[in-house]
Parts: sequence; C-alpha cells; structure tokens
Amino acid sequence: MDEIEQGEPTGPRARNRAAVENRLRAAGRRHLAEHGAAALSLRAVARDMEIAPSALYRYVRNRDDLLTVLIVDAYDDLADAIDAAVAERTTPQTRFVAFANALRDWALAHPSEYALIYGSPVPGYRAPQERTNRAGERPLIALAALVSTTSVPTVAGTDGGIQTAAAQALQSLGAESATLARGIAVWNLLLGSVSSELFEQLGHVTDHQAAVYAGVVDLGAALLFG
Amino acid sequence: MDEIEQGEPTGPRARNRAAVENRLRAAGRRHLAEHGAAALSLRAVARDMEIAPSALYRYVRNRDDLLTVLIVDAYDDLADAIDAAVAERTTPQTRFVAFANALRDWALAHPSEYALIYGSPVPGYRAPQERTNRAGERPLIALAALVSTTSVPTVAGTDGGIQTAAAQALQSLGAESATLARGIAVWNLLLGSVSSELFEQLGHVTDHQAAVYAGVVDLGAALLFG
DNA sequence: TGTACATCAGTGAACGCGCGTTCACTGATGTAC
DNA sequence: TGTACATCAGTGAACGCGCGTTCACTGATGTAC
Repeated sequence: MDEIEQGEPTGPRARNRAAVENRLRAAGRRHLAEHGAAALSLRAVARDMEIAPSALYRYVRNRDDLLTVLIVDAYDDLADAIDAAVAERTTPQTRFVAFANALRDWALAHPSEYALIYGSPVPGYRAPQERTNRAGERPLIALAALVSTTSVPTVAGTDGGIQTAAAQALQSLGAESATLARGIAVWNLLLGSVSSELFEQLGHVTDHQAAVYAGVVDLGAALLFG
Repeated sequence: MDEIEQGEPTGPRARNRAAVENRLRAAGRRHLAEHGAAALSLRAVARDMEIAPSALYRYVRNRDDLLTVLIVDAYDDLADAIDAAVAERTTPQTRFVAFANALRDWALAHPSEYALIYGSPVPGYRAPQERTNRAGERPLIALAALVSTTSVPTVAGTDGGIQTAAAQALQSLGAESATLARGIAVWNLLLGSVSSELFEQLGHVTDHQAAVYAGVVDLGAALLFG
C-alpha cells in the first residue's frame, strides 16, 4: 500500500485501487479479530475478499507487510481517538482523564488491534521501525504533551537514533528524570490495567472493571499532578 | 501428562515415562521460546526429541493439551520463585519488594513463559480453567497474603464458582473494596511495567529499566502501606 | 522359576489440509501521437 | 478523434512445505499363575 510507490492520479483506475486497499485493510482487521495476528493469512484474507490470493501481491509485498500496515493503522486510529478526546478538555487533569478513558474505550472497542500493538509480540515478525515508529509514538507524545504545561514541539521524523522522538519530546519538555520515571510509571499502569482487563489476567477478582479503572485513573492523576 | 491417569508404580517403565515427560516439557519450553505459543507444534517438538510425532500421543491428548501443561508449569514456576523470595523477608514492605523483584527477575529469565501466561491470549486456544486456575491464582494469592497482616487461609480448590479462589482469599482478608481496588491497581502496575519492558512497548524512552522499575516498586509500596 | 498373556511405548506410513509465493497469461484502462 | 502501444489488475495453476491426527504394527516390559 503506502510502500508501493505510485503517483497520485485520479480516474477510474486510481479510484478502484483505493477502494481495494480499503477492502484489504478491512478484511485484514476482520481476520485479525477472528484468528489473531500470528495466524494472519494472505490466502484467508483473499478468500474474504473473493479475490485470487496472487492478486494481493499487487497491494502488499508479503504477509509481514500486511501486518505492518495493520499495525500502523491501529496506532494511528488509537492516537486519533486520543487526540480528539484530549482536545475537548482544557485543564491538565481533565485532559489526562480524557486520555486514559480514550485509551480504555478504544481498547475495548478494538481488542484485537490493541493486542496487536500492546500485546505480546508476534513471534517471527519484526516490525520495521522506520515505518512503525512515527505512529507508535503518537500516543506517548500525547501523554507527554499533557504532562507538560508548555506545548510539545513536533519532532521531525528522523527516527532511528539511539533515542526515539518520544524520548526527545519528553526531554524537550524539561522533564527531569524523576518526572520522566513518573510518566513512564503512569503509562505502564494504564497499559497494565487495560491489558489485564482485556486479557482477563485476573480471573474474576472483580466484576467492577470500570470502577477499578476509574480508581487507577485517579491514581495516575495524583501521581502526575498531585 | 497429569491428565492421563496412571497408578504410580516404579520400575524401569515408570522411570522412563517420567524421563520422557520431562524431556517433553523441556522441548516444549524450548520451542515456545523460539517460535511462540501460537506456533507450538507437536511435530516440531517431536523432531526436537528425535521421536516419531505419533509417539507424543502417549503423553498428551493433542496440541492444546501440551499448551495447557506448559501454562500450568509456568505459573507454578513463577509462584515458586515468588514464594521463595518472599519467605526470606519478614516485614510487609520488604516482602512486597521481594515479590515485585521476583516477578520481574523471573519474567526476564523466562520471557516466553511470561508471555504465555501474561501476554495476549493465544488465539484459538481456550485454557481449561479447571486445570489452569489453581496455579494461575498462586501469584495473586501471594500478593494478597502480603498485603494483609494476617496470614491467608489456603482455599480448597473447588473452583468454577462465580468468584475464584483468589477473590475469596482477598475478601477473606477483610479487604474492603478500596483496599481490593488498590491491590489490583498495584498488580496491574507491576504487570504493565514488566510487560512494557519485556515487549519493548516504549521504544527506547529510557535505558534505565531497572531504575524505572525500582521507582515503580516504591510507588506500589506507598500505595499499599503508606 | 518359567511360561502365557496383557499392557505399554514407540514406529512409520498415510490422510487431508492450508499456507506463502511464483509465474505465464488475459483483458481492461491509460497515454502519446 | 482514432490508432498503436504501454501499463496495470486480476486469474488460475503450480511448487514445495509443515501441520495435526489416525492407524495397524512391532517389540519390550510387566503380571498372574
């Protein structure tokens, strides 16, 4: 998709190509939800689309390439949801609450995509960082932005240095290491809470997941601001 | 293995059987580490053991059965490590620190087994709770025990009610719901921190993972005891 | 202690399956003149 | 506007592979008398 370069003409051909790309992404997500990332299969996706398996190679280099596309889509979709939620609030505290709730809401609505990006890594698949980093850092940068009172400078996507853009963003906020550590802890707390709810790691210790999460959010807010 | 019932005679045959079972578990773990749970394959394990694939069916009902055995082993191994570490300390705070460090140390030493029990679920595999619950609750019960000053009663393994033994243990401690919620939050914080370190969910935001975790542990202690 | 039978561990061939990927191809769409 | 050629999307057959599981079997170990 993105990676097979094309000019951007319009006309029937281009329109059709875009439509097929969308059907491919949708079918990929569907397959992800039903069988998991490790079992994502080009043949099965092609079957879903009622197309010959070989036709997919016009859109995607190979199986792993499709996974990469879906990963980037998932990060972007989550980050869009977060950005939208945060933008509605003004104070740091309410922005943080919106951030945390957007994270959980998105995860519950898109469990397989959440598992894809924040679950255990897909064995045998190594994400190509130059394609994955930009989107993958967006949620973290959003968190960094609301921890700080000043606004976060957009970091040009050079990537691939020792430190990622997210780390630069955090440090350009003038976060001392203690603040940085607290920010990381809060992020881990939120991800851990969402994961354990979604993956049912607690058995049925509680039936009040939403209430527990609300407590977790309070806790996070206290750590960051209080 | 456990599930194919046997008397417990000794003699060459029994000894050999036990030895093969151990080789099977070891080969299973090895395969898990190299290719992940979703790709766990009886044929590959048999090849590892230099044995005919069909021979494995003397020890295991099918592929999922082997997964279940490995899951139970992993929980028990982790819980043993935790119990041993906690037993060396006496005050609640130091016991909690020992607990948290044992969790991280075990995860770093056994990443694939950690992913198996606390990562995203294996698609298409549904753990049979009657075989999995007892071991799966051990780490939680250990945490519950050290949150409380009184010792935790051993709960008979009836399982399968609405509430699990872990929840009963927590509540028999007289934990009010606020304490319960805080205990859950701490557990989520620890799991989230270990997972994000192990699965590299942060990119390279920090190079001081051990220090960050130490901060997380302090935080957890403050939440529980402070 | 020896013998006859039952149990068990392991073999090897076979089944049907789905997978990723390549390849030569056809027909439709776009482009240059 | 019409024609000749280039590009592109999609087809269908084929490749070699590894998988889970079943089955009839052989030979070794255990057991009863």
